[in-house]
Amino acid sequence: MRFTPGELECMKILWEFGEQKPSEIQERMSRSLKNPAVRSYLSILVEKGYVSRRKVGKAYYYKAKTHRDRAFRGMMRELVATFCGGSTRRLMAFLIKNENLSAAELEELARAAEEDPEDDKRPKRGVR
Amino acid sequence: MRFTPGELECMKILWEFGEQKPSEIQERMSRSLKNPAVRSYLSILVEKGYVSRRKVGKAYYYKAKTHRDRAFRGMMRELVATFCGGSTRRLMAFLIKNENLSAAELEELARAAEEDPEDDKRPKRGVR
DNA sequence: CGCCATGTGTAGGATATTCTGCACATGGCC
DNA sequence: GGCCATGTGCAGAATATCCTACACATGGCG
Repeated sequence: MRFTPGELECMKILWEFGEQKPSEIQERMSRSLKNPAVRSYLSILVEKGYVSRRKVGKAYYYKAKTHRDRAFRGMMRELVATFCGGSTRRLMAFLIKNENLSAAELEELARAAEEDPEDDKRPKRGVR
Repeated sequence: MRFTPGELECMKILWEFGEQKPSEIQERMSRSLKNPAVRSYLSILVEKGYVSRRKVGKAYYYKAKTHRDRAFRGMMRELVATFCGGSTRRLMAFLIKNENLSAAELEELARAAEEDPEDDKRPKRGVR
């Protein structure tokens, strides 16, 4: 699970806005790019298996096949392996220190996690 | 703060083992590479400003200029921006849920963070 | 001094990544 | 049917990344 900067930007847009055609993605790009540039990224993503596409009318519509949180976990794991000896708990300890979180705040975060108020469309634990 | 895979591996080795010459780094690489390949990475890292070098005897010794934790924070920030809307707290909530941590475990982590038992050589908060 | 192990410098090739230009195709509308 | 806005397909250029081969330089040691 490895993305180049251009690929990652496409994935971000696909994750955020769902199925789209190249011209729509192009408009949402932070940089100003020609249409074929965007299609080049998308083709590679399809080739790598992270994105699927289907023909609707004249155009191809692209959709993220890899789930956002799955990609996130993969990239986190890589980072944690590099910097925290592979231990997510060490990462947590680092973040707690770095954010200077109090026990009360942690408790609140834990509650927030429990209630799952995020806008992630991730299925509940265990469900698939 | 962006590293290619080859560059990142050099940085990891420099962070872990300190100042070294290319042949030493070469030996510690996971892949088997020729000496000039390693030097190529190092030259780029020097050019990018992440690594310094000095001549000792006949050889150049390379040293990470960018602190490990600084790089870590930078890469975390990028990841958090992509996946958690820039909120580290949302990241924390995600991790708590993902790791399925209890309040007691969180408290323990907070204590661990307080005691600073990590082998990170990061200066204390505020010190610079 | 003269050998030689160890490093450096330089050249360059293979592939990946990023991005543009342009010709052609097609679906929708009149 | 015929126009045309919108998309696709293809060619390919520029740069970055990754990696090798080989010649030359030099410090240390006998």
